[in-house]
Amino acid sequence: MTSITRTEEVLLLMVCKLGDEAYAMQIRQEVKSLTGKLYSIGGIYVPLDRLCAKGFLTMEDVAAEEDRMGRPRRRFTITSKGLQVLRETREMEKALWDIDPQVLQKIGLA
Amino acid sequence: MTSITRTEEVLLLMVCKLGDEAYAMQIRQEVKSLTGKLYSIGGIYVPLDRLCAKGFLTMEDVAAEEDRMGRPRRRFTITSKGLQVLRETREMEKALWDIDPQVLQKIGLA
DNA sequence: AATACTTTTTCTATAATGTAGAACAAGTAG
DNA sequence: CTACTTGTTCTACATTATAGAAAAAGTATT
Repeated sequence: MTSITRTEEVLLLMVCKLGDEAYAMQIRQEVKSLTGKLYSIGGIYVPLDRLCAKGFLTMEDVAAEEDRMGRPRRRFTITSKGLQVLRETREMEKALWDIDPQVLQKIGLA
Repeated sequence: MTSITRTEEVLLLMVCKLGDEAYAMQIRQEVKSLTGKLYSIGGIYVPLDRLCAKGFLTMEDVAAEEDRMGRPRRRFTITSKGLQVLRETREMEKALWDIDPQVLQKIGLA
């Protein structure tokens, strides 16, 4: 099983959630609102690029059709390989937390 | 909110699960069986040491009472700070995956 | 068309984390 | 005292995380 970091998990999931609105800046915003984590403006591209290099995402240029200012954006799409690794990661996570209730209580999650 | 990596999450959780059997080699074994990930013999200490440095774990020497061979072991215990960050991490994870069923289906987790 | 403005992307440098394996330490057994 | 067993410490290197400066590609304004 290929394994990914939490950062990668979060980003792949955000791309899934955003569907065809999965532009870098949107992703950055979504990560912020769901996890509290705020990437620097350019910083979000580093992990996104790596996910592309690994074949978990693809990028495509989207010419600005609307009267939107600024340079054209890139849209990200998850690949089937990306979907698979995300699913596996989630299943692993579930297994990890499928534990004795006493332990959950100890942590304060009972 | 302080945030931890998945590696850290897994290790903290294993220490919780193992209770007073949370020796490095036991932890290594447990990680292997729950996630499939196998640390090298010495490799497990690096993240454990870092968790200690961050105040999420403590270490204590345990003299070999039994007729066990080899050198004395170290037992790890999670601190209240460690419990807190683990709880927060878990809650964040839950929130992250509390998503539209359609997205879950897309991923193949419906 | 030239300049300013807006937005996003690219690039780069650095810090932090992950990982393997060799060397070392501290016991028990003979 | 020597061999054996088990666990720990140390170290080097690869990968990932993160911030921010610089550049690019558009629109608006004159």
